[in-house]
Amino acid sequence: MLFRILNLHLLNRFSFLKIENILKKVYLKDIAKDLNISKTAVSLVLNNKGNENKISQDTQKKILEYAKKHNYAANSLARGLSRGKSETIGLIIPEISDDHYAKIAGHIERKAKEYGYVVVYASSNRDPKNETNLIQSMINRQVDGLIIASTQQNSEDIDMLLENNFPFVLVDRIYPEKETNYVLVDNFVGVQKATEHLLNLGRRKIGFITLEPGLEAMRQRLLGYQETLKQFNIKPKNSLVKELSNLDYKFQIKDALEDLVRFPNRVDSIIFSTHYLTSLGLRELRRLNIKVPNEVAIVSFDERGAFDLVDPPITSIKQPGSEIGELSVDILIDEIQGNKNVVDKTRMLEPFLIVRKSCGA
Amino acid sequence: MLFRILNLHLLNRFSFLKIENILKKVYLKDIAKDLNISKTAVSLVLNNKGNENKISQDTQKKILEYAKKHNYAANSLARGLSRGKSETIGLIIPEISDDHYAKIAGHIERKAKEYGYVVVYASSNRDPKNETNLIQSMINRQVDGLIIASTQQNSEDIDMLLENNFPFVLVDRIYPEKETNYVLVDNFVGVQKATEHLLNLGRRKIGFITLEPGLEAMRQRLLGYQETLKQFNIKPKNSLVKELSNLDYKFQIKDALEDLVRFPNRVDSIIFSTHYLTSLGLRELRRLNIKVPNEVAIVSFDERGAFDLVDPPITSIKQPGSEIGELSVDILIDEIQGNKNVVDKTRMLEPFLIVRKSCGA
DNA sequence: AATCAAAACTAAACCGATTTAGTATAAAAA
DNA sequence: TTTTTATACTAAATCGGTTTAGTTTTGATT
Repeated sequence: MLFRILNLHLLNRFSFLKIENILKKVYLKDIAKDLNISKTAVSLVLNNKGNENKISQDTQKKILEYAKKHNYAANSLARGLSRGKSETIGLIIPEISDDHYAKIAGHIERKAKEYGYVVVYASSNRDPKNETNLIQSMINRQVDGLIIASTQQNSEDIDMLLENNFPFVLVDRIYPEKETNYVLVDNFVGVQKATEHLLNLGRRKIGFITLEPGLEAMRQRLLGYQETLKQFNIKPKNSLVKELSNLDYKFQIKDALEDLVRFPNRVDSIIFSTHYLTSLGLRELRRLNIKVPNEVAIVSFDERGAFDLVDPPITSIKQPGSEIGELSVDILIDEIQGNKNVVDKTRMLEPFLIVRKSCGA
Repeated sequence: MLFRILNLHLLNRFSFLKIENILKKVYLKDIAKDLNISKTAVSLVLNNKGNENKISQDTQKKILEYAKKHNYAANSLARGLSRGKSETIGLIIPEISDDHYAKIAGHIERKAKEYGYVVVYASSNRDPKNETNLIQSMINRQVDGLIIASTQQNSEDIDMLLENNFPFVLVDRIYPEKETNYVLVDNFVGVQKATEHLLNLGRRKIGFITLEPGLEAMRQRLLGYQETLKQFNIKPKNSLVKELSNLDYKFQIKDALEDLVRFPNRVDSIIFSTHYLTSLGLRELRRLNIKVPNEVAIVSFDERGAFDLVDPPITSIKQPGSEIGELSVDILIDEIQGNKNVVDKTRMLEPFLIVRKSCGA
């Protein structure tokens, strides 16, 4: 309010000097008054509805010129309030500081901007309660739609959104039993590629370090591992699979890894189900003085910044981050605007294997 | 609009069933009508101004209970419009997908939430024109304040913000000739620590690979390098400093590096001025088959995700990301609310050296 | 000259809150 | 008893736009 007053104050004092330098200076009403035209006309013209509402070319020109000259831009709170749309989308992810989500967030923002939308983000820190609160809070903030990398323990929130027809897209996630829009990578195929890669290189005793199957993604990754082994006539053994807790994986990984590399397991390779498990695991392998890839080959699900600089550079299953980000925005905007341009709103993308040295290939 | 109608529709049909499941259901006006109390009273009570406005305890209780029961939350567009505040802060950074900024963004979001603010972010991709547009667009979006990691080629935008008293904080940046709020690391001291570290390990011919001095940070880093050498009675040589272009550094680094490691320069160590220069440089060193740290020791300004996993793990100058993020929010909110609680709004934080193996220590 | 349709425009309601400037009632003071 | 004051409220304006449901003007047609 102070600011607004100050503005006018400045405007009055310096208007002869540098109009273009004053923030938020001219309102719709000012244009109308100055040009002696109704607010209605001005609003219509500035929203490109001049022609369909038979505003004369003359008047349109006057309005547009005035608006341009005075650098008019609508107050989006006012516009949002009256249109019932904020042109804002909410992004809820586990952590913005995680490489994977930061990448996706970048693509989401870029694409959203193309559509004229801005993005507000918030981190759930993998806590379902936070997620619930964030969804509520974002809706109260009048976002037009949500992109959510859900903790997947919020069935009720998803149901609530569905029941209310609130536009949203799950990104990197899927609730298998629900009919939602989603964009994610085919986790099964990703691990399949990794497993085949190892098998083709002659590795036969493949360990799998993953997180407890709270996320469908984790389930699919495990399944990909097990099914691929079967296809190669190898019986998957539970003792080679380590499912760590979402909360304690940092502490559990040590034991898990030791168990895998020691008798009786003695794996010749390990697939890590997330990039941070890979980082931790690699550190542990070094501590145990185990040579990668000679003694144990490793593959990581997901890239991480410097995986190509690590010793050895890490073979990993890469997700197409730009596609994931862009598609989720395309779908969401289509949903928000009720366009039905985007036909397929459930997209499972193919991940690809980046072969580096950590498998000895 | 459709959604709103649908809502009411659902509300009417199912209100006996699951009120709490219906999104946005109750408005201030509804509470007022149902309780037969004026909107004014309801608004005052819900904003904790009941007592100072002498609303009876009885009435207050009724209102609060009703609001809670029906899960009332104000429409923040409406509130924002009428209060002239959106409780939103804008974050403009070069790239959200950059490790460094992603970390800072994470801390900013967390801290902002504590204050009840949300964050909209946008990437400038280091283009001053984008930055200008983003600043304008965010202001039109009615953000209450801005946190900007400026390209530092937008003097005019900064002047405009200053002239208008618009609350903002520069993060990771400084315009030396202007009086703004800022939070950044002492870049001079950071490089000083790195240089001293190398000198103390007996390295004498230290190369410096950096970006052209568009950013004051880059100037300070170079200065830190040069001055520290002088303190050790070593004359800084221009031939050992490579200032790459912001746009073409990816291509220029090859030549720069080759020049440094070959006769006549033949450095025994290199300081990289950003984490991505480090990544590129390390790759190049490997290609040239130069042993790190034996032949050339390296230090990186800035951490990157897996720098501790790289071979060798990289000694680096780490910025206190959480402090940077949190302080910038503290300062901004103080500025927005006009509190004057935060005394020092220009903060230069001390970076610290993380010693790993890349210098042979 | 009267009629009518199209063209060009506008008043006023509305979005959902906040806030200013009051009013009505009851209790206390004169 | 009258006046004053405190208590407990409220009507209406406001924020800055959009949009509905018109009205007025113009020009062509009969």
